[in-house]
Amino acid sequence: MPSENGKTARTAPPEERRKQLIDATIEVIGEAGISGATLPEITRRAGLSMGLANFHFGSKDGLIRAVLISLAEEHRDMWKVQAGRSDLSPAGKIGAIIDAQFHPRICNRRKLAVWFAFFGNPMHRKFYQATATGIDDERMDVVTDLCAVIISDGDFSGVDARDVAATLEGLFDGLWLNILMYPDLFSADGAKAKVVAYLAAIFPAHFGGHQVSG
Amino acid sequence: MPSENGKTARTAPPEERRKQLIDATIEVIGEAGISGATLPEITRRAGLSMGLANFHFGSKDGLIRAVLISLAEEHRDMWKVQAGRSDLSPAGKIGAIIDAQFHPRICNRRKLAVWFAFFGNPMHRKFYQATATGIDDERMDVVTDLCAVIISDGDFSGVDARDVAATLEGLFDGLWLNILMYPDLFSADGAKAKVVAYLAAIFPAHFGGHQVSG
Amino acid sequence: MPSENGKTARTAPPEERRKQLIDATIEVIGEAGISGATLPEITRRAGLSMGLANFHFGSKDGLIRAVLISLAEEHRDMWKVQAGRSDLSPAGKIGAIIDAQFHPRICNRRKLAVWFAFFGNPMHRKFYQATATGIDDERMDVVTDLCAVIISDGDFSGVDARDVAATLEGLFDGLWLNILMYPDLFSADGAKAKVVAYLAAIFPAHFGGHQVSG
Amino acid sequence: MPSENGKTARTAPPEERRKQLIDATIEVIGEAGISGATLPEITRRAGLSMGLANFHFGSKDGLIRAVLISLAEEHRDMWKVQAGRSDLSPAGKIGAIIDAQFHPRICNRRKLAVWFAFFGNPMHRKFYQATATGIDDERMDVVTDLCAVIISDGDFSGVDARDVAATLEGLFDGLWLNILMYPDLFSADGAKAKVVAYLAAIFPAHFGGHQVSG
DNA sequence: CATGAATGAGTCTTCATTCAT
DNA sequence: AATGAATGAAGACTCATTCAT
Repeated sequence: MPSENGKTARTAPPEERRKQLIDATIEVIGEAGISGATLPEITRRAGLSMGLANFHFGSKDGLIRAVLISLAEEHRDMWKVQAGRSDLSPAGKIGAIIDAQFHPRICNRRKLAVWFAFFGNPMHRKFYQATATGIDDERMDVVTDLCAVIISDGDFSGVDARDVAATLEGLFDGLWLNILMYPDLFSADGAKAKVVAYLAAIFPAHFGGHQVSG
Repeated sequence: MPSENGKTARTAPPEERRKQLIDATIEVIGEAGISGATLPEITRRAGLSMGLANFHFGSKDGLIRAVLISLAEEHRDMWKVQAGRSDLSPAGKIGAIIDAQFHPRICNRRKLAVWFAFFGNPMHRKFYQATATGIDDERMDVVTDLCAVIISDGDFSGVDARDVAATLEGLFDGLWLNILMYPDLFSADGAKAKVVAYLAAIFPAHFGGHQVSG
Repeated sequence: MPSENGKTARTAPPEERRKQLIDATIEVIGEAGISGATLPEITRRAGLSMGLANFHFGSKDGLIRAVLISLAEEHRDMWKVQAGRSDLSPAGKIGAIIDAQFHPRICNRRKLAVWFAFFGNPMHRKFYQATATGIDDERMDVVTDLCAVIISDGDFSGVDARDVAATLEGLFDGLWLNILMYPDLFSADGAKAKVVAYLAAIFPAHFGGHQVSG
Repeated sequence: MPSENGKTARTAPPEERRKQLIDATIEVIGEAGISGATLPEITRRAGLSMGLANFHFGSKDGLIRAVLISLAEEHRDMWKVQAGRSDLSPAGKIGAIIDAQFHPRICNRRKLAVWFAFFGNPMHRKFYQATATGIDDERMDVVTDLCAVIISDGDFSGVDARDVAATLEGLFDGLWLNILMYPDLFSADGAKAKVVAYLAAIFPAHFGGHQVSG
């Protein structure tokens, strides 16, 4: 039975509370950074008591980790769906992965701020490496394979699939950062266009001239 | 009079003390992040008293700002020298700017960590924008102009100079991040090669096939 | 109905639960002291929920009091049985009381630790005085009377029964403490021997030379 | 220059502040036990800020340890002076050590409460063992040697010096505890008398009949 | 009888900053 | 220019207790 007063129920299943706290944490990190993401502020935002965060996550660190895991999984789910679409050509799949990378659910200021909060702190960077490296590696492998198919199909003797995939990873991250830092100069759509332009220069027959994705 | 015990002199010119403290701060931010860069730790590392940091920089914030300014100026000096070399062609200048971007004095783990510490925190991000945006803008303008010259020289009717410059900015940042995050997969030299490869795909006549800079 | 999973039954008679919780508390106090005897730890050890402790004892304080009462009664039962044995001489009864004092069920590290946990805290000391003083007084009275009989029987004109009883109380406690603090130097058997040696010096005819108890 | 208003100076040599805090801690432990000895309460009592305790002792634990060390050294100094007096016979020295043990500066309710606070907590007990065991051992050795001299002088073939010393240690601690627990029944003077009575029973020629010390 | 979610008070600790010397 | 004692605010965490189920 839902609570009748519109407030959150006084008692709720753990998963609901966890999500509530994770969302509040993302909000706060986005606005105030990891150092500004204090338990008092997070729980105030979530409308819950401070003790509850420790009850559900063991410690503040546990909560922060849960945030990273939640974000990483959301991100992975996003591009993995695209990479698995059997209706797409290799170039189409790469295009779909690019779309996922800059999809509003992933690439918005609040979440970008959280990603770079993790990147910007050595301790969290280590945790990111321990947690999400596999996901990044996997995506790079997938893109590498797709590029290899394109290369073997056409005549791109001088191009190394791994180098292209690595350059794409760099572009993804760098454009994310510039969207975060200079929202007036960089937009998600502009970023997509730039990545596609890069690919069009490398693989003109596959990405040149026509719009790849929607 | 020099101190008789081998420690730093009890009295020293302000500039020397400032540099000492800025260097210690860079070290600490690199190892522990901005949140770990506490005055006790910084001054311990510098071998100076805590009061002195406030004396010379007014506040901790002042010290952090001084670090950013110091880094930004070092970076700007680096690429501006290259951009000003009259002995280089436009493509050569761009190549030299790339070299500057990944020069060991700029692109080492400690300093990259500091850059991304600034990027990762909303408050410091704002300060970065207020302080260093001009520098980034200027570099992007310089690169845009150089690209425009290349474009007007050759026949690259479909290429927009500003887009190329923006893509380069993205690549710079993204490759920096990947060097920081995945040092085993990304190196400064590899990054340079990838940027040049991108330019070679866009401007084959100017960057293709031969080494641009040294 | 017995629980089907091997865990404790979901419903059990209060006395059983109380004993479970008291035992767990003794264990924890023995290992971590009263300050380390937190409800989370006690109930974890007992395999029960935290709410249950409050349900059965009203509050944590109630549980702690129950522990003291349980221990005090166990102790009193022990020596009272000995003091009541009609088959023993006065000296034999005193010997039996000494045996009870250092009996393994009473004088083991875990329980000694609990006793001194109570002695070491003013609040619990007060509660001890309110609860168990009567028991200590009674034992001292019993021993005083026994000594008085011995004195009146023999020729110990200079000896005060009450002083001997008080000295014995001191020896009991002090030897307990030393057994707890220096288990390598002090043992229960050694302690008994020392107490008997003291009595042998005071009442040579009654405790000298032969083993008093078994 | 001393402060003119009777309050403590706003800045003082570390030793003075340390003593201030140690004294306040002893007071508070005496009244509220170790668990009640919170930093807020201790510093309130000392009239100093909470941060200062950590500044001077590193942590609360550091302060507690300093308290134990301070007490142990005071105690040791006390009896060592007596044990070293060349004007006393062996029995006189033992008597003087007994006097030291129950001297008002050592054996008062406040300090006894602190000792038993340490004895009553496993963690602090361990620290006591690591810190003060040597002192206790040394005193027991000294007393053992003194007893051995007495034994070899007279005719006490059945008496073991070490046993007597151990019994004395037990008596010391047990009488301390009873003075703390039952101040109406046990006094320092009464305790001294009981110890001497014990020795008089063991070594009648040396402790019997006359007052040993003052 | 029993659980576990939830709270709020309280503790230790760290830190930026100030100030007297 | 430089130190180090001192403060007060703020944060993470723990815990006894309550309450709905």
